[in-house]
Amino acid sequence: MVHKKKRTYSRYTIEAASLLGKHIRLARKERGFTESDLADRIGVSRATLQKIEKGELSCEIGFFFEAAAIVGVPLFSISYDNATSFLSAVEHVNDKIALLPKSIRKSEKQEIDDDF
Amino acid sequence: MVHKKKRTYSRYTIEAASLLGKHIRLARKERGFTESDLADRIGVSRATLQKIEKGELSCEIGFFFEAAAIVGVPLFSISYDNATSFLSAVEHVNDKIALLPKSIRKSEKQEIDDDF
DNA sequence: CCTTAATGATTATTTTAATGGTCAAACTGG
DNA sequence: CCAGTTTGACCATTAAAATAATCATTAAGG
Repeated sequence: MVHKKKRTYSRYTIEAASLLGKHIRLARKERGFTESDLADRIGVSRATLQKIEKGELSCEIGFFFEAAAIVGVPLFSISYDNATSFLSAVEHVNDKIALLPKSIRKSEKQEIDDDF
Repeated sequence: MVHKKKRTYSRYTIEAASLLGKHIRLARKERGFTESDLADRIGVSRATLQKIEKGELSCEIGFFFEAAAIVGVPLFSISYDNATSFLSAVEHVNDKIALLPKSIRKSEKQEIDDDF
């Protein structure tokens, strides 16, 4: 142990990842997959899957999302067989981005409402 | 260029991360943050923030979630100021996990419904 | 316009995550 | 109760991401 970890995360971030990890763990057990089963399906080591299920923030988001996809945990309320609905959502966001300036200049502070 | 990347991801995973990245980008612009502004707030380099907004799956999930938290993109339909509601969600999942066997044995195949 | 800031992209280096292996403990199903 | 599987945890090594720096291009906005 030469160095410790230093990065900090907000409570919101910590809890969100924890919840996602727990959902993956629950869904894995419901499907009757062992850790090794799911890790193989995702294409990661069992050690990495254990980190995912613990909600460790240092893991790649691709591993989390792939795990969710395989065991059937919906992301953003979109089910696996409905992946195309992501496309229209992305387009909608793109349209909104297109209305905004391409580069943001620092002059006046802005307070714009969100409607995510 | 010695090695190329090899890992593959499902379309669902790719689209989900893309959508999240776009939402972060939109929200950043709405708040009037430059890339450098937000990168500093998250505690990452600008290059990494650019990857996040592109939805690159190799980025740490903690960076994505922290970015979302800072610009106000809700995760799992839970708003930033309501982070405690993650706790009850986690507890609920824990309760369901507790009802399942602690280790999964491979004998009969199981087809269990989900109610995420 | 025209200056200057913001963005997009790339590269060498540093830092860190992922891996594979191992071992003990816990648990399941027979 | 017992054998054999699953899980939890750890470590040294390897692979990959993050960084800082740079530079060209774009576009605000005075």
